[in-house]
Amino acid sequence: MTTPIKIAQAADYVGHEITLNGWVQKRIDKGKLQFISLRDGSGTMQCVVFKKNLPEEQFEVARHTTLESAVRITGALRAEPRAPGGYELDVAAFEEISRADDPYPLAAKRDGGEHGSDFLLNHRHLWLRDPRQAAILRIRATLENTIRRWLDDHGFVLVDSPIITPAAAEGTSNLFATKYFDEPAYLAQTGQLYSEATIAAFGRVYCFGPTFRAEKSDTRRHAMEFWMVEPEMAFTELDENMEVIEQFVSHCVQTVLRERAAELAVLGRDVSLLETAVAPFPRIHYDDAVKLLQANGYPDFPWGEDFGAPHEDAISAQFGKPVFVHHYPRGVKAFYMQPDPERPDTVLACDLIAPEGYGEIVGGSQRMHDYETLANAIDAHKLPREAYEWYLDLRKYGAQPHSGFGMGLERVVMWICGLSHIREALPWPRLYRRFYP
RNA sequence: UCCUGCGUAGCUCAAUCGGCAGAGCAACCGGCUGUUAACCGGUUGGUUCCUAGUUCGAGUCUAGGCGCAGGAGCCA
Repeated sequence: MTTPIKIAQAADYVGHEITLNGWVQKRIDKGKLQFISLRDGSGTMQCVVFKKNLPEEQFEVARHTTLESAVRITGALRAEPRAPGGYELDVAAFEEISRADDPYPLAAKRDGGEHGSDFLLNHRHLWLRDPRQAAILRIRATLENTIRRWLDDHGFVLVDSPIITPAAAEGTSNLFATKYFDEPAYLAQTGQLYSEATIAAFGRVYCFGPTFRAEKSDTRRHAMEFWMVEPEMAFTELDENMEVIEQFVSHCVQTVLRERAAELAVLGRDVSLLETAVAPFPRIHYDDAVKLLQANGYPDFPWGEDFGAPHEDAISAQFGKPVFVHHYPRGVKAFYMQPDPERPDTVLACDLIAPEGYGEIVGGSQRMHDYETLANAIDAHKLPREAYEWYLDLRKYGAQPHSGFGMGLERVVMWICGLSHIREALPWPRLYRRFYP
């Protein structure tokens, strides 16, 4: 045995004897010849086991090894055009480190069809080994890294916001309740209000972490625990907010396209549908969005209502790239959004709707910065004033027009990967009535 | 919470009018020195989601429950 290497480094070892540690992903038994596909996390290697090339008892172990057994294989590496990936290991020694029970629960495929989603989710701890799932999670990791790099490079400071919070931004019915010793507490559904405080220290900040919503939303677009990145910018109004959003989103998508082409190919994603996601994005006023809906299948859609999933799809279908809808009616948006002084029935808000029916991926707005306006809004929404004292306090000490937005990580992963359900966009999805394993 | 559909082998699904419980895949045994959705032969594998009812007889029909899926609603 030699020092183990990673499969991804194989090209540097052609002609040498190497050792690989990994898991048996596939085995084909041809009698005196065994093909074993070994997965080690960095790649897969076809290993060829000829009966005459290793001790009899090791050949028998190899011939009867089970799917997903952890094994150590030593042999000579050579280029082989017949092998997937172009390299192949001629096995000289085979050691079973841990034999996997059989049958492996996720082994059945091919003519029998795929597994159902219920079965797969109950075996999420094993399903994650699937090359398709691994590709999605690599794309997710690259996206998270790209998000941080872009914001860090554009003057944003990462300021982590708390997960345990004393009060709700929007009442408590859709929050997960817990205890902070003897006091009631809630899991955060946003870090935005805290970021509004720290912009006075840094000018531009962002938080990026898990958020929690106890909504009984049983749809393919909703998870109870999901990750959101929320940038916030001082001295920034709605138009500049949209400019930042479109630059940010374009960069994220194009970077993942460039850095994760292999994974997107594994997923069979049509990347031409993503290459068009380059700034600027079209912007339509809510008034015009309503007219657009009325002319495209929803003649009775009334001004003043929020869009449901079918309406978002109808709007995005008119554009080949993400589209902004801005100036929503005041009644459908959050209490802290700044009304448009020229159209007080609307707020300075913008949603970014992804193409292909992936729905809202970004929600942003300019925030109220006037003390009286905000205090009245809190009262009008019947929110407990005492819970927002610190938030109102910000309007006493150097208030200024400021804006920010939140981007749902999983929605973007779904869009980039072309997923039909959010359950594949998280490693451990927490869905309505499902949080195992 | 509502609407629709589904629940049969480890997995994906069949089972005609209410009449012997089936297939493919997986697993196991055997064969094969170029497979990569291998192939060929054989074997194993069942609380038909649960409870009650109708019937000579229920996977199939009825009622209730449980679970899952898709859609809607909810949703910064």
